[in-house]
Amino acid sequence: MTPDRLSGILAALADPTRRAILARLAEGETSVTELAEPFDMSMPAVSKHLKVLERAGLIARGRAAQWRPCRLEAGPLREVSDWLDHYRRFWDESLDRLEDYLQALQKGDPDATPN
Amino acid sequence: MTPDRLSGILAALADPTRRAILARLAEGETSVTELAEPFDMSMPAVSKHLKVLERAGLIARGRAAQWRPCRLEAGPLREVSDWLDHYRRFWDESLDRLEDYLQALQKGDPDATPN
DNA sequence: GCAATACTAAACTATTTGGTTATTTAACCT
DNA sequence: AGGTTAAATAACCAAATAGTTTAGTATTGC
Repeated sequence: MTPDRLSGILAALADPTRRAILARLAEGETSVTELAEPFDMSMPAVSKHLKVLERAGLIARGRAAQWRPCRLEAGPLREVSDWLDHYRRFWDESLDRLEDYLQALQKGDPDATPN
Repeated sequence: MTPDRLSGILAALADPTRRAILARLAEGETSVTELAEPFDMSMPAVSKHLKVLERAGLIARGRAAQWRPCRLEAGPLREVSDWLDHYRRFWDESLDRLEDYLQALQKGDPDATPN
């Protein structure tokens, strides 16, 4: 895996099965068997996906008898969100226009209007 | 690559070189050679990274003489942000408590307090 | 036309990923 | 103790990824 943390998180999220697992865990803690149920793949395959999510810090696993309940850990998602923040201005049209306006003002453009 | 769009976007972002390229493009359009300059890898390697970013819709490429200037396309980043929104409540502690409070209210708990 | 510049494409390699089946480990229940 | 259930591990495989070097394609400018 890539050495840096953010890459590990994003790589973990770049798989529809793993995102579906997170979506399920958003509804609450559950067992590996129940997590595996919706998917057309073997338990070990799901187990591997869980390991990827765990290494990325996106889930934590407990112990209850023979079950190993998984729960969502959203901290890493916040890191992704923080990274995205650097780009938010590029897709927020109105903010874009505000920026243009502010730049125009700074340049002393008398015709600048906040549209 | 994975068939779904979001997976492609996240996979493209799950590489430090590619994120560095996006960071550079946030400062403005530039050529492949200039994009490749900071990295300790061959031009073809960078060219491949650009292809990954292009397929994910994260960059667009133009043509100016023998240069193929790249520019950032932030649309896909918004899709990531929209996906993240489903989990925002899990890392925003105060919002968590607000939710608990609202749920308690809905259940008619008279002792519910917004803490 | 031709050399130089800026890339892209092809072919190859090593590593990682995502899956499989078969085997173990661990805890529970008679 | 022995059987059942829950899950992880091992060993294996095919396909994808990230890099390399070499070769090809446009476009400029003399």
